[in-house]
Amino acid sequence: MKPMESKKFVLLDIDYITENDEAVVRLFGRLIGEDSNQSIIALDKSFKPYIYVHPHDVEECITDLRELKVLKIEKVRKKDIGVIKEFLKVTLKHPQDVPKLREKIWNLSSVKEVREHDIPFYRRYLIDKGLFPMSEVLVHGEVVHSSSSSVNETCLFKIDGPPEPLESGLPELKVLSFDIEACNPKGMPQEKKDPIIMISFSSNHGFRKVFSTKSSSFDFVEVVEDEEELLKKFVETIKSENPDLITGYNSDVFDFPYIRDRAAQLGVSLDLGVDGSQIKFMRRGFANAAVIKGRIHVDLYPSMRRYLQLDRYTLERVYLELMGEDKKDIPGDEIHSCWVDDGDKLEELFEYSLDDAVAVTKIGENMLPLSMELTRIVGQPLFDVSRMATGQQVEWYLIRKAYEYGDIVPNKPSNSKISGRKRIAGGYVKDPVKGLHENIVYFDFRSLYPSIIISKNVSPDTITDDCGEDDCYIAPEVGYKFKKEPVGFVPSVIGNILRERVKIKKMMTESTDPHQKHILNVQQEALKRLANSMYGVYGFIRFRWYRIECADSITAWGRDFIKKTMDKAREFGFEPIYADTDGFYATYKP
DNA sequence: AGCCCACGGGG
DNA sequence: GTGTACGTGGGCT
Repeated sequence: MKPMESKKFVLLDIDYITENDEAVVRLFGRLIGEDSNQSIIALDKSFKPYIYVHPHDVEECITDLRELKVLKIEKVRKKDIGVIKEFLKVTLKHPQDVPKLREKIWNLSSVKEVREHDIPFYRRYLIDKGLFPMSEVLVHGEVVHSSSSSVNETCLFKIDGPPEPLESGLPELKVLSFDIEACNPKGMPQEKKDPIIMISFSSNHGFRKVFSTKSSSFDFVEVVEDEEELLKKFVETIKSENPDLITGYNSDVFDFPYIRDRAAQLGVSLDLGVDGSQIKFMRRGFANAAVIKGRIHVDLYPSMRRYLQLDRYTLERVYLELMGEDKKDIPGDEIHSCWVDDGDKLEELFEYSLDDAVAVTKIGENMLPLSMELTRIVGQPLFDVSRMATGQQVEWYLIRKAYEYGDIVPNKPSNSKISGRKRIAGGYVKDPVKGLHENIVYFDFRSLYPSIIISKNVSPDTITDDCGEDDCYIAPEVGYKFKKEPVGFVPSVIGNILRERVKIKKMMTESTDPHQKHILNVQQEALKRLANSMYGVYGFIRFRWYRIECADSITAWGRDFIKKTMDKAREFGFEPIYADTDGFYATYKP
């Protein structure tokens, strides 16, 4: 028997593999302490997939389920939108058994409904174990020595017993940004025939380099023999820099797919994972995402679309917005002429290429702290969270909260259900008073919706027909009623977020360390964003907690509140000139 | 008005 | 991978 060891690490990513027909969860991390340069892959065989079954008849259902060779059947009581019901928790052998069996189970005459059947296994693990990516974890077990496939120093570790989540601040991670150039005399380069001509790197540790098949007088440029060599340098650099995060701009859709196609043509292996695995492409809706095991690939483009409100999201536009300065730019249709020029224009192209990689690093430095905080709050991997719409972030946060509260998660709506759902009516808009106004003040209501949800207890589990003004809040115009007690699921969750935010803001004012202040500011900002997008779950048609009555009631209270506030403002000498959902503008005329 | 399709980013 | 998920604006009918 080997002695039990403990390892502490920052949880970067998670997945599972199958060994002897059994699912093995893999936690990818960066070790903390004396061996902080080492990666760890911690393996947990003990977790099993499960679903909930809502039976018509419990005993009959148990008999039916036994026929299906499931691992375990337990009777459990769970709250379903405020109502306690008896469910059967059905444990299965392998995650893939869930899609295989759920329809069969659903079709049993003893079964009303199958629940929580579409929660990916690794997400289930994070939720049930109380683990948060981008936070520290302590595991016990033993080091496995057969790590033949690992490229860098990677510790393979077999977990014995439950992993322990630890309280920790934002980790400092190594981030490597990259950008590729390829060109075509007319239009976008075609991966079938147009080679990659340069690859640029920039890290948050000062590393800067451009590899190219042409030489330069710049010392940041390293010339290589041919494109095959260029791609090998790409792989080598990622291995030697050994980053926790790899960032690019539109790299899910352009850079990585292009590299993949060229590498396939030239026979270059893209074994970029910390476990030695090849880069993989995952279908995520209408776009693909490039996955590198154990390193988090963050494409900053989708994050920026959600983070900033702009007309366009080119790298140049985003850079200007965040840095307040123009970035060196060569229009796409001029890259070819620069490349064949071989003179000053080629030198300019090298500069531009490196500049793009550096810009990605800078944008990342600006954006990643917020994404990482959101990851720590939502509790799903940064890879996923950075590609989620805000509504999805809210949904996964609520799924975790539902687990903590002992609530069963609503099922995703079917396509037919979605098309039958009504979209939300907007907020109040007052047409602007035309003219040039002076002494303008803005009354900000952006946090209006979260506070309405809390103060009026607007939640799918509190809406009712059966009560009066004494024990219910009644929404103006629409007339929907919400029980004053008990506190609903969503109001309770938002309440906790806002209380946490107040706590952090207080710590912020008390802190004298500017760095600490900055970190706390990012934290409270992440909480604010989450709280403010929370109301969206009620009005977005494909969400689990969709409830149009809640959405309509919130906007009705909002309109009511804005109008009343505008009347009040008039009493104090303000003249409202324009209002939208988030607030109103007024001039002051004493 | 309602349907279908293309687009975003990247070079 | 307990997969397959956007929102919108323009042109056309």
